[in-house]
Amino acid sequence: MPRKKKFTVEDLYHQTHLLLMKVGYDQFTFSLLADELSVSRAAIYKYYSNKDVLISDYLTFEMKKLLEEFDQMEWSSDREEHFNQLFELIFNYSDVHQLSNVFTQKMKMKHEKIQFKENISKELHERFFGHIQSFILSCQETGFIKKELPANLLINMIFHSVMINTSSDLTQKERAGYIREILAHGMFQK
Amino acid sequence: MPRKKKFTVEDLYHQTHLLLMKVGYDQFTFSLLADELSVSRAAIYKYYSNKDVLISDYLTFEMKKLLEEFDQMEWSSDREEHFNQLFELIFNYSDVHQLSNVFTQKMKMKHEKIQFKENISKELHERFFGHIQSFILSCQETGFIKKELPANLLINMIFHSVMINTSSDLTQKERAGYIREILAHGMFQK
DNA sequence: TTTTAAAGTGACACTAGTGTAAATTTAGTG
DNA sequence: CACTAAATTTACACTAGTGTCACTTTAAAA
Repeated sequence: MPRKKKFTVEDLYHQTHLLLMKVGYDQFTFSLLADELSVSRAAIYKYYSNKDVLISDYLTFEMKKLLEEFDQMEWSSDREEHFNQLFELIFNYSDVHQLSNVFTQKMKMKHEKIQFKENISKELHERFFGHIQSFILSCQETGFIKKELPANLLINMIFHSVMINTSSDLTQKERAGYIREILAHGMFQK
Repeated sequence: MPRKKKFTVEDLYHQTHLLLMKVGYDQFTFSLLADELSVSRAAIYKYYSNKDVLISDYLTFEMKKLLEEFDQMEWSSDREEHFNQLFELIFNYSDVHQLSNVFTQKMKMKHEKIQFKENISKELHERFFGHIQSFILSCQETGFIKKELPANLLINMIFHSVMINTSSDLTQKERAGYIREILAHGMFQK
């Protein structure tokens, strides 16, 4: 009986990602999204009542993927290699972290005016955060990472660093390698 | 003859700063700004034809202050102390760097549609960038900073790091100290 | 006190996004 | 082939920001 759908949830999520990265949260509109999907704006409203619900769903979807990868990871017994694995995982999802950060901040601001429903992607983000925190704390206990540095700050440094987008001619991998080196051992010669 | 002004350029710049930090570029409007200044929206249009011109002027003003401080700085002969001074200077203007970054990016995007006049604050930002670059390169020549790290990347790491705003209970100074320590010597125990 | 010109305001037309409801299209069913 | 119901579109009313212009206010000069 029903008519064929013109776009899938995957299409929607994919274009949501591209559009968010391109224009940012504030300029993200259903009009632009509809254009990308070659569909009318109202069609999207049939699935999502507004952009916040859509973005929240999209980010939840991505964070779940990330957490699955995280849980299934076979961690190296070597501490530095373990750190590298962790860093690479974060790096591969840097877009999602960035989007999630911005979105959470925007929701906080709206909260003051509108009582908005809890943000699930934020919770997932924090769960991931917790995983990493315990790793860092254990590293500090065994003296592998400097004890005086606050774990929260370390995590924030890592998350921020992976968002750096230099316009230079480095490949993603090269850049990741250099950043990891700085975070781990610093920019000064020993 | 003339009537007393209800607000000064300083008021305008100050509220521009506060509002930009509070709501961000996209949600920055003359209506909100006018409210803060207890003045009508149209009054601001007498001085600035749109928000881009205002923000550009404000950032130019800030960057000029920064460059002056930079030029008048008495640099320590100790390399690490020199680095610390540089870091502190950047840190003290972290808001401005952040705002300048966002603004430049937004202008780039608009450029595609509207042919926009050159962005002076961007030029100043890049001049400051150049100053730092030469310091880093000289440090690399003398082997004080690791030679293999691209200078551009180092600068970007520093600029990004100063923007980190952890919600923890650290003071600005403490946070700056820890971040500097990580960038300089890394988070791992030697 | 009158005049003047800068400073500030109110109102208008325009643009763009939001959310909704009625109308239309379409793939499969009987 | 007509019917059905989901999928989609069109049209509308509403909200909010933008830039402009005629008009009003006001501090000081004459």
